[in-house]
Amino acid sequence: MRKGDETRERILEIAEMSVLAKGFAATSIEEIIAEAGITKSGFFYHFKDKNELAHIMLKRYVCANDRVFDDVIERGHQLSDDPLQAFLISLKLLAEVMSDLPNGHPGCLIACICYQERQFDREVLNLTARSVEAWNARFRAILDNIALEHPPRDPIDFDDVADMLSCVVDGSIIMSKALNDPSRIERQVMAFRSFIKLLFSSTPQIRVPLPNSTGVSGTVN
Amino acid sequence: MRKGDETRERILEIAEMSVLAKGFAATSIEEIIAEAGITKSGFFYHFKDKNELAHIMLKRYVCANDRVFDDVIERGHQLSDDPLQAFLISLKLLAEVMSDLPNGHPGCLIACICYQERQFDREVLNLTARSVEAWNARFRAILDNIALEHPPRDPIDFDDVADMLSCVVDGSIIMSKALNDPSRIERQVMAFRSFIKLLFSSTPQIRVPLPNSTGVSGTVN
DNA sequence: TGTACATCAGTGAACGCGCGTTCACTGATGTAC
DNA sequence: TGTACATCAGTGAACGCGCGTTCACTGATGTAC
Repeated sequence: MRKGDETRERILEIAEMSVLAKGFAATSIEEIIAEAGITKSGFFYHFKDKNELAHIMLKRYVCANDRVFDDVIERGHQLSDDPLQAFLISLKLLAEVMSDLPNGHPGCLIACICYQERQFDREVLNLTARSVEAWNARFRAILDNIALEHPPRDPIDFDDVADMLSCVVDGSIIMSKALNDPSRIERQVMAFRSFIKLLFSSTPQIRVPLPNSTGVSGTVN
Repeated sequence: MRKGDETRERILEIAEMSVLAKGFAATSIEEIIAEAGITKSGFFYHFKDKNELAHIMLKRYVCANDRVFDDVIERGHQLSDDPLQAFLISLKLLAEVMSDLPNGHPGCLIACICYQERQFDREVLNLTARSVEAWNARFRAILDNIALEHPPRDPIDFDDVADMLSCVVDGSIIMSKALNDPSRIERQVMAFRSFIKLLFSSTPQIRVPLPNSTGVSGTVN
């Protein structure tokens, strides 16, 4: 890693935090460089304009987010061969990831951009759309897989169930910000998990083992 | 209604649309007055500064939103004496309200403010928090009422189920914006309705009558 | 009914500040021969 | 090993534009007597 890459990464991190807290227009370059400890020209050495900052910031965010989802889903599969159990474990892990953030969840950049869409060009808006579609498709595939072994108890469209995970996460991030209570996100992910349990579990009140009882807990990495 | 009230209302409406589409900082007074057809001084006759515009805009939004929820809940109760049936009807009506908006849902001002919190003063942030709390408490009361007659099939905390409605609505508004597909909101409200059905219905696969079969349909006002 | 005054709903011009962007320049490090 | 040149990672000063805000003023309507 070159010296410039480190500065660039610092700018992107500061910018993301600021955009999530104040919005894109209210995030001034002046403020970013003050926190990054460089001059304004230093900023324009790394990014040709504010728009390019938005592009690169978003790509970076989508990658990081994909890694989080990849990680919890993969760990779910490592801990159970049953697709339903694996997904329930993944959701529990996702809830833990959300609650482990020290200062609460900083926010979803996709959601943030959607509420300021008129400020961004088509390339940025396309990237947000494609990233949401990719997540939805991935969750949908997991549900299809579960249904092969566990017939659903309600004729609901799986596309809607898949969408619901993103909706619950994005919505609970907003609620956690509105009420200044980070725990709402974790609890909502667990509520969605209850929905999945109810939808696919074959007997009423079945005891689905929690990850805790399989050796997975909050202390696991 | 005085002449000034009409202008004031027009300013607020234009401002709300603009804030939901571009964010607060990117919404210039210049642009608002151009659309409203008055001069800048005319704006400052109605609002002492941009901050006061935010306050009044938010109060107006919260009132309008409360009326929508009041309305669907009341109409649900008019159509069934059973609290579960009444709530399922209300959710169906809410889904219809969401899908009847001509240009898609313009967005939730609470969510919008949460993603630009650093731009607003404590009074605005307190109002957003109190309004979210009020909605959650109201849904929670409905669930308690349902549980008196329909024991839940999962020991999930009702606070979380109540929160989930707002989360699903806010999250699906974001998704509808990201994918430019207004129907996502309606479908997510109906997915939440499936969750409520699964949670409280006593026999598996019970046929809960849709509002359609009680004479309520998309053509009803 | 007329007159005086007050309030309403704005207009028009000017202000200063901060913002994004540009441009010429620079010291440190890397590479070719 | 020394020298020349190129690239990297910035600095510093200046720019003009748009924004929120202020201020003195105004025509129309309402109200008191």
